Amino acid sequence: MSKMSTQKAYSSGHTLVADEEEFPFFANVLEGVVKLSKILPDGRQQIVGLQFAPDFMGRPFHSESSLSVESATDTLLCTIPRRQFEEMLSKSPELQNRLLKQTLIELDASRDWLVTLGRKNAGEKVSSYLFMISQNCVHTQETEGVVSFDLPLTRADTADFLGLTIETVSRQLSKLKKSGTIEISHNRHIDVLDIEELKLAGGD
Amino acid sequence: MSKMSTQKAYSSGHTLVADEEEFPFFANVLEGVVKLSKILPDGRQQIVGLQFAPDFMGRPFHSESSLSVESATDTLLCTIPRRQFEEMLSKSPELQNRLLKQTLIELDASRDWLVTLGRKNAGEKVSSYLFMISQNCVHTQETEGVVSFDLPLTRADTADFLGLTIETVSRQLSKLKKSGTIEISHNRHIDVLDIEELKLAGGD
DNA sequence: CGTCTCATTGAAGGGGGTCAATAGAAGTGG
DNA sequence: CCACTTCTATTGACCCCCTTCAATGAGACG
Repeated sequence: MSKMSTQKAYSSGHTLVADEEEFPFFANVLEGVVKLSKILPDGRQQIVGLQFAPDFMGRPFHSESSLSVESATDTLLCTIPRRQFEEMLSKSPELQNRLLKQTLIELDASRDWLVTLGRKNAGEKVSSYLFMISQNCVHTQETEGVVSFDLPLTRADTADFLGLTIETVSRQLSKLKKSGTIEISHNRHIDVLDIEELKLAGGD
Repeated sequence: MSKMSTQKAYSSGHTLVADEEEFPFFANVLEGVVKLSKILPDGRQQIVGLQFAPDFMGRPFHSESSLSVESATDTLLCTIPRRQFEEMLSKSPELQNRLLKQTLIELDASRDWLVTLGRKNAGEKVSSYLFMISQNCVHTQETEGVVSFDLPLTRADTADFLGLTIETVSRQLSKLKKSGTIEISHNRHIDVLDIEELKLAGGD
């Protein structure tokens, strides 16, 4: 597999796959975070998935629904052309099994997020988001009970992920700051003073 | 496959798999609609998937996230015990391929629904729901441009599917009735007078 | 006919959206 | 180094959509 693959680096905000287009390649996310999003005709946007290192990324077979793929942060990918991957897939039941497992995990994650979007209020959404990032982000560190990490998304992307507006996201973050659950520095860096509190505030 | 499988009939509202439990079986939905739902500790509920005939249903391998499975209507299933299915799966790459494809379709559907829950208003949610049912329900009929079908869900389940309250669902249905887009009889039966209008009202 | 379940409709309130102003951080160029 | 711009985030004021609470309606069934 490694023979045919090539590493590629992208800066944040780069469009990897445009809407309506078929995935031209498959990839492992080696570094960074990639966002999958959907857009309505009038411009409303919803992020429907985040791929963290070392997630696998791609969409074999024909898909009815369209998706655009963008690097949320600076990103390093290990890519393999679509055709070659599908050829390997047809020859290796073991690879197919791994792909099935990954897809099932993404389906679970997507369904978990449906609950967040459908049934949680703004405060719970933001708390759930912070907690999820703390669990998935590679660079998360814990010292003396304080969990620290960088948010991979801008406020605008966070809003599009949570089905909120940037203003509401900002207000909820300020509320968490005032209540002493978190501290924020440089807009993106989060120190969670009480991770259990945060998990609880997420609602589940 | 048909040798080991057995048909089972359930009336609506029957719990097939309880929360936290692993799927004890795999099944084809032969008739009816099955709902997959998640529930928050305080009782808030979100339906995260609907399985129509002839969908395949099951969750191989260990899953972190929990799900409860219930028949939304009277249902006929063709079931096969978990262990036997997984044995077959390991021996048949072709079956695994079919399962992968089905899982990818469900992932697409789930992501499409994320947009509906995150970014659409009540009117668009209800219209999207009606349109989706009209496309998936086996018994949908069209005569002289009028598309007719029965809703598989109660108002309460519809609300849990759309992330709304029953009152809002009811009000939006009444609005569609008044605007002449649909007609409702016996609470569950829908005649869509203008399917294009309904699709448009769904937002995408 | 009474009861139970399910759905509709109305009135009032609140959570989050919208609009707008301000603040901060990061460049850019003189 | 400092004005100037630009991009991003915060904060406030107002408003509206949806929720909440409550009453009524409509079938189904004993």
